[in-house]
Amino acid sequence: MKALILGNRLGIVESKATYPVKITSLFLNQLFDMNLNFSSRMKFSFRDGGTLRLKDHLTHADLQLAFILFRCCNAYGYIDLTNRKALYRRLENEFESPISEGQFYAALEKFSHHQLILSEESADGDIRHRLNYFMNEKTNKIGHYVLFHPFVFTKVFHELTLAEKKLIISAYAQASGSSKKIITRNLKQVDKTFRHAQFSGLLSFLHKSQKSHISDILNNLAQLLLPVETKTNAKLLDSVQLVKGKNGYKAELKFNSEFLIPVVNKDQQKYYNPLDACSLYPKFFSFLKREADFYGIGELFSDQHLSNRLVKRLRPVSVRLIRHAFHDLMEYVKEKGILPRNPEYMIKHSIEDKFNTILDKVITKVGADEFVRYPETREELVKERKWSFSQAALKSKLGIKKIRIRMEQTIKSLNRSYPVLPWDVSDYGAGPTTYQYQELRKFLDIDSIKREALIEKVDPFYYGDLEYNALLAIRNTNPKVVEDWIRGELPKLPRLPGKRLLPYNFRLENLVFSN
DNA sequence: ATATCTGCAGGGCGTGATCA
DNA sequence: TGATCACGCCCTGCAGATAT
Repeated sequence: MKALILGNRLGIVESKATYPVKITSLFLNQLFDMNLNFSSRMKFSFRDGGTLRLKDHLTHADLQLAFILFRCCNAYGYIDLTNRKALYRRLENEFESPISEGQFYAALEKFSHHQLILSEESADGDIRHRLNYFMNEKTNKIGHYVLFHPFVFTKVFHELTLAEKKLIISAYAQASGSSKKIITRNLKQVDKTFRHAQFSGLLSFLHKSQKSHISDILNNLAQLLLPVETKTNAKLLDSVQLVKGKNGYKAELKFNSEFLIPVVNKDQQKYYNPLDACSLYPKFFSFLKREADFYGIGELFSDQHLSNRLVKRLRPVSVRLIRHAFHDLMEYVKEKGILPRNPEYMIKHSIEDKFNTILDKVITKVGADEFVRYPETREELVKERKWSFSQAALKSKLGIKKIRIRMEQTIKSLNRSYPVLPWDVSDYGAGPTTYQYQELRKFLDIDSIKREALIEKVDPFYYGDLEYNALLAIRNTNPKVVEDWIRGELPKLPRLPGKRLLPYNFRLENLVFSN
């Protein structure tokens, strides 16, 4: 592992090492190929009338951007661009001489134009960004890659000319970590078949018109000293020369093996360092810290890993609920003198509890109880329906206000499409053709009992239970006692004003939280 | 109101042309 | 072929616009 402390912000402020960075060869190929159409001099701008920039021109900014993109993507090449500034802050951390912010945005835009960065919509509707030419589609692993020594982040490297940088990067990638290779590049490509810009001859690749220009570059590179280890410089190249071959002049470069990193390496994670939630949402993160401090639980955010999880989890949660959870934590700390072992778990629960309490009130207020619990009437099952509804509400990530508005609208339209119809005698108990009815009628005045239930608007579901129990009882009990029992139970049963002809598979959450 | 993003001026580099 | 030059775009730093 070649990780060294550089004069970048990572090194100076945090005393942290800068690691090598992985880049796929294919990506580099395409990056350099953006020059292929250079002569067209096509321009782009951020907005109509804005500053024009060359679309097919590779710049210093592009190179820094490429390195930082590969640093901040995950193992599948996905990169979070919800806050591009966060990516720029990382660039400022890793490079000794970072490019300016304006150039950074311009380079990003250019990468999108060239489809080096792809944006795709995921199943949940979020836009995600992915580095193109990253995965090997067949193996579903990262494609052939090169580990770039951290010298690419140094000031010395940054101050080289563009042509010098391009040559180093291209040749270094070709060496691919193997120290024995001597890289040779013709000045002119005699073979006319299509070549990627990198291999189209050095004169064309480096935008030079004369052999002497190339030899100037090579002479400079021959002297080039870069840090191999922390505070130790060495020559980047063992040898550089311009020699005459049978196809004209060619450049030969051999890298100092101390700068090369073999591709077999175990510390994979060190090369990727994706942007974390705290840096993507710095504003929200500082809000959380402020609130936590206010409640005397600022310690909650002393751990980087937990901070990231909390930022992610709490982002869609309303301020009111966050404060409630922090308040609960404060009470806990007051009592036990210490934060719970798993504060995230406690926060989650206290938010869900509070959310459900508020949601229950809203349900009652907008008159949605009967729809939430539909089609269940028994207490345990109604509980399940309520739980399922509140899960859907949580998952929707809507604020309580929005939920309330949506519910009011939905209830309104439900009342129009499914008006309350009065109960009919036939809704109560078993019908006249059934065995149950025939049996009961032999012993009791069942018709008069049904009429009584109808007048009282008893919930027929519960009446049904009553009638069934009467049928069982009548076989070994005095009918008179059974009849008195029924009449006595009737007033205790729940009432329902009427029936709605809702389909049996009706679920309120599907209406309120769809799309 | 603050953070993020884009425009602008002028110096200097990158590109490719001219001249010997 | 090599030395030098000219044009225009990149680059920085800051101002101003736009988004949250």
